[in-house]
Amino acid sequence: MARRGPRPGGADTRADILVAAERAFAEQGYDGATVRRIAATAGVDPSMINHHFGGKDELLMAVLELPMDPQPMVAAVLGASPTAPGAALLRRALAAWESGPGQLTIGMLRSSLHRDRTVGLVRQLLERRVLAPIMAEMTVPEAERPWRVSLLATQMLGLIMMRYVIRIEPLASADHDQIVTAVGPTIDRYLQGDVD
Amino acid sequence: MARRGPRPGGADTRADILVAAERAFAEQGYDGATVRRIAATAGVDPSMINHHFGGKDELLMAVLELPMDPQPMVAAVLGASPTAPGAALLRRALAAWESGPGQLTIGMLRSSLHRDRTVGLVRQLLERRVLAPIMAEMTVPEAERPWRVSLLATQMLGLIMMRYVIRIEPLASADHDQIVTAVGPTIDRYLQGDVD
DNA sequence: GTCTATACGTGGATAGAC
DNA sequence: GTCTATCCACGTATAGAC
Repeated sequence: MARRGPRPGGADTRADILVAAERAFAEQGYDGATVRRIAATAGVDPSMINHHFGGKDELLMAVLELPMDPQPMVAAVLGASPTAPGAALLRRALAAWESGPGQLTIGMLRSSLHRDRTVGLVRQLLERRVLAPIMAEMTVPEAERPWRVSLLATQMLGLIMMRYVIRIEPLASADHDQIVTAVGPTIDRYLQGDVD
Repeated sequence: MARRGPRPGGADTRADILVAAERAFAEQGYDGATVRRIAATAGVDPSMINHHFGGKDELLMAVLELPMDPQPMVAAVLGASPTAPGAALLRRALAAWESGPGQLTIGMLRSSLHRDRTVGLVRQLLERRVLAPIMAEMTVPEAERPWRVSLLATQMLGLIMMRYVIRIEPLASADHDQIVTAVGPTIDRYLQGDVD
C-alpha cells in the first residue's frame, strides 16, 4: 500500500503545494487554511510543507510572492489617460478585483492583515509591485510621488475593504459608473492635483 | 488546594472575562489571543468562557459589542464645522486613533476582518454606531446620505489601514497637518460636494 | 534530496462530577 | 455555576526509508 521514494508520475510536489495553498489561504484565511488540509489537497504528506517551505508562515509568504496581476496593468492605464487617470484606473481596478484572480488577491490580503510578519510582506509587495510602477508613470516631480501614491493607496484600499470585505451598502451594490464618478476625482487630485 | 463552588469575594466572572478578552484580542489579534490565556488573566477556568459565551467566536462578538468611543464625537464635530467638516473630522479621528482606546479599536478591527461572522458584526457596528450618527448630522438631502457616508467610510478606513496597519511611508510618518490638508478636501467632497 | 511515519506540545471544546 | 478530565485538530519536529 504505502509508497516509498518520489511520487510516481513525476509530480511536482512543491508546485502542487503552492497551488493548493493559494486557494486555501484566499478562501479560508490564514487560520482557516490548515497545513494538513493543504497537504491533503495537494496529495502530499503534511511534513512536506515544512520540508519545502519551513512552516506555515513561510508558505504564506511564498504564496504571496506568486506572480499577481495588478502591477503592469495599473502603470499602463496611467500612461494612456494622462489628464484624468482616476476614471481609467478605477475601471481597470474594479474589473480586476471582481475577476477570479482579483478575488483571490483580496482574500489573500484579508488573511494577511492580522499577522505582523505577513503585513510586512504585504507592505513590501505593495510598494515594489504596485506603488513603484505607478510612481514611475506619474507626471509630477519625483519628490512628490511617494506622498501622492500613498494617498492614492489609502483611497484604493479603503474602497476594496468597504466594497468587497465589509460590504457596506449602498457601496457594495453600486455599479462601476457610480463609483468612478464619485471616486475618480479623488484619485485625480491625489495623482496630480493640489495636495499640500 | 482546589476550590469548589463560586469564587470567593463575589467576583463577576463574566465581566472579568470580557475585560481580559478585549485587551487580548486588540493587542494580539484573534488567533494570538488564546482562550486559555484570557481565562488565566481573568483568574477563571478556561471552560468558563465556553460556559458564559459559547466559544471563542461568541466571546469576540461580545467584546465587539462593548461600548466604544467614536460615535458621539464624530457627529458633534460635524455640527461644529458645517462648511469644511473634513478637516475637523480628520483631526478628531487621527487624535482618537492614536489614543489608547483608539489603538485598541484598530486592533479589534484588524483581528475581525478575516472571519465572515466577525466581519458581519463589524459592519453592523459601523453602520449603527458610526455611519448612522454621521448621517443624522449631514446637511444634504436624506436620500443622498447613505451613498455619501459610504464614500466617506472608504477614505477613512483606507487611511486607518495604510497608516496604522500596513504602515506605508511616507504616510505612516506624516504629521496630522499634512494629512488634513491632503485628505480633508476628499472628505468635504464626499460629505457635501459633487459626487454624481 | 525526497518522502513516510510517528510523536510532542498547545489550542478550542465538551461531558460530567460537585 | 464552577471545576476536572478528556478529546480531537492543529503546527511542528524528528527519525529514518528510498
